[in-house]
Amino acid sequence: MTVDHSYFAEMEAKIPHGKVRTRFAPSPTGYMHVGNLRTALYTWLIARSNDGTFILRIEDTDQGRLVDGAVDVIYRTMAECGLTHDEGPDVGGPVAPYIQSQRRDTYGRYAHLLVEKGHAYYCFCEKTESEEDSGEFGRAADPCRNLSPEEVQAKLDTGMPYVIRQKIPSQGTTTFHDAIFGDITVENSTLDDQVLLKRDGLPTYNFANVIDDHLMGITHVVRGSEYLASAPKYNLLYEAFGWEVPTYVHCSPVMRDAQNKMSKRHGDPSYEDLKAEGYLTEAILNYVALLGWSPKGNLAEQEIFSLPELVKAFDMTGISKSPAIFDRAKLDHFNAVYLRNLSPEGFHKVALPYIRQAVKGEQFDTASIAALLQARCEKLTDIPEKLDFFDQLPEYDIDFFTNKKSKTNPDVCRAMLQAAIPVLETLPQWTSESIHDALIDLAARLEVKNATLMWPVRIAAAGKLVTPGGAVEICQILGREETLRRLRAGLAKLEA
RNA sequence: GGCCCGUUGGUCAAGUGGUUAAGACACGGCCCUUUCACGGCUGUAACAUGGGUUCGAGUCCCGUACGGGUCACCA
Repeated sequence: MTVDHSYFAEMEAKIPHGKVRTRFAPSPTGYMHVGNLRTALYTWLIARSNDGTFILRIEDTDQGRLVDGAVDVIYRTMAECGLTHDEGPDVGGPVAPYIQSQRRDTYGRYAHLLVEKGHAYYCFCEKTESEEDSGEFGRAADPCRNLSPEEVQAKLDTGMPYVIRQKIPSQGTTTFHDAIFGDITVENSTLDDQVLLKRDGLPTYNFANVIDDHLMGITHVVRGSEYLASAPKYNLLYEAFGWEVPTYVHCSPVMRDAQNKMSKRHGDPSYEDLKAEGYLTEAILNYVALLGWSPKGNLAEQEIFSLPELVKAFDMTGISKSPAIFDRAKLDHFNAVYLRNLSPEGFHKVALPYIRQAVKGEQFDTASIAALLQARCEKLTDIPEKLDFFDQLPEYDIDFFTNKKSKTNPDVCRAMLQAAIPVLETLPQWTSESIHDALIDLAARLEVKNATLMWPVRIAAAGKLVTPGGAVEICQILGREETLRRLRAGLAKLEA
């Protein structure tokens, strides 16, 4: 197998230098889980906060795991979140292609280059777990490591299938530096001669990563801490090629509980699932950003960050070493904050589909309903249940009329409704102000607390103990006719 | 099991040898009030553990426990 050196010079010449370049490199599984999203965010943030370049690369070297439409999920999620990339399969760039399955030739050439350099070797062994019980690692046991060039050539000539393995030094230690975890030193004897090029000619994840990260000029490699253990082998690979090692940024996992990572298998939500559950993109991003990262200095107490604010505040040294548990209650809180920060029109717009799930009646003003809802829901999916009394008055218990704080009971409520109905019947206008003023005035004349009057009106109008908004708002939205119908029905119930 | 990593309230976390050990969520109480919520105030609650080093340790060192990762021709 001959090696064409002009190819490498050509590839090297294309590598951009001088700017921060990061990459998000998902493998297309059709599912963007929360941990993935966080890695993408941090990676993007490192690029943007350093005026750098953000690259999207698709790692599809496992032909057995391809999923239709999976790449689209990635594009869609990234775009929705505003994590735009400067180079990628869809937009091109100076070091294209950005899909690993289209770079097969490159990996093969570099693997053979490494063989030529003496840092890798052909292995003709069967695909087995032979190392398993030897107690030793493949390297020591692997007879192919010490094959003479003639023996190798002879086997190659017969067309025997092979893999290419990295030749790890048997002595000494390797120290690897990580921006989050610091220096990690391991004995080379604990490292095995990992496969670089598979029997099918495609590279392993580890090898493809090193080649691509180098060839694409990546300066900061951000990835999950599950790769920490294999990281020292990367250093050896970079050294073998004589390349500069990029900055590694390993992130601890996002957990579903103290023991388990978030996973599709456990039914943990993806970004798209969370959207469907009524969370706002901005809230999800903000929450996820803070799951495993915290701002420094005078920003240490700030929790609400827009994406541009994150770009300003982000500093990878604030990334935490320990795993973080995904907490729904806190996400709910962030979502509630973002919902409240929306303009009334903005909230009305996002809430409308959910309002319409419960309120079919065209006579009700959805903007008014939205105004009541805005401070009262954490997720959009909370909405329909809160509005189920508009279209139809629910059956309710007479006990609802009893409330200690408002000093009400069925007898009191009967009197209140008897007094309120004629007042509302004769109101010249049906506005929040007029209803409010009339009822407050009535309460004063009756010499009762406002609450004593408002309580039965609200209960009779809604038939629910808890409503979005008070008696006045509900009556206003219901309209005079419907309000009076319900109040009379409540009175009848109390008189029965 | 070997190797690697981690460990501050229930959760997210600040903290880089000297603090009454922040803040947020959740939870409890109070206030506001037309219910619930919002808002305001307030309370309960933490440095895994044992040894060092030091005048002084959540912060540094060693051990232990617990948890995680990894040990694929998967990524």
